[in-house]
Amino acid sequence: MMTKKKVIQIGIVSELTGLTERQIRYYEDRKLIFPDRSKGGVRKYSFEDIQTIMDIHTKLTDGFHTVELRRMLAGS
Amino acid sequence: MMTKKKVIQIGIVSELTGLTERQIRYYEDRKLIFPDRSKGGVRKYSFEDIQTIMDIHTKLTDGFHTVELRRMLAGS
DNA sequence: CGTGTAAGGAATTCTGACACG
DNA sequence: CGTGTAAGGAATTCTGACACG
Repeated sequence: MMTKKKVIQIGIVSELTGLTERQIRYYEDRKLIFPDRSKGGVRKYSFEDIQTIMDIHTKLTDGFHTVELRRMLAGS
Repeated sequence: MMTKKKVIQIGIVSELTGLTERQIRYYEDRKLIFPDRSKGGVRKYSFEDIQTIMDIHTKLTDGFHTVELRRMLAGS
């Protein structure tokens, strides 16, 4: 469904989540999110990705590390 | 709801609708769609806008003019 | 009228790196 | 480890205009 369509760029994801672009890109580096890319290389996120990003940040605030989150996300 | 969140840029709207950016901007010029703008002036569309844009193009193909479409859209 | 295009500038995003702790 | 930042380049978007019919 539509919530999985990756059509939102990082600037808006940053606004919607309140996180910095740096944080969002880092979560991808840690294999926690997988945005699409335009032909030019620009990242495209879905509303579902945005939800995941917010969950990730919450978990990090709770003290978890990205490696642990990767396992948690795998089992959902 | 989410379908009204204006978070999609014109390039993606163009891909999703198959229309050119020129056409999409023209529909705005004709007061048929009302995208938001980023601080820098970049247009942001919602999924609802995308649907409207496709409807507009269909109507234009059917022979209607933008002025008539403005009235039609007003009554919906 | 609705759309194509070339033009120049501005906003946005990208990567790799150094920094901190 | 997770995040901030300055750096330079590349991709994307913007506006106003000329063109066609």
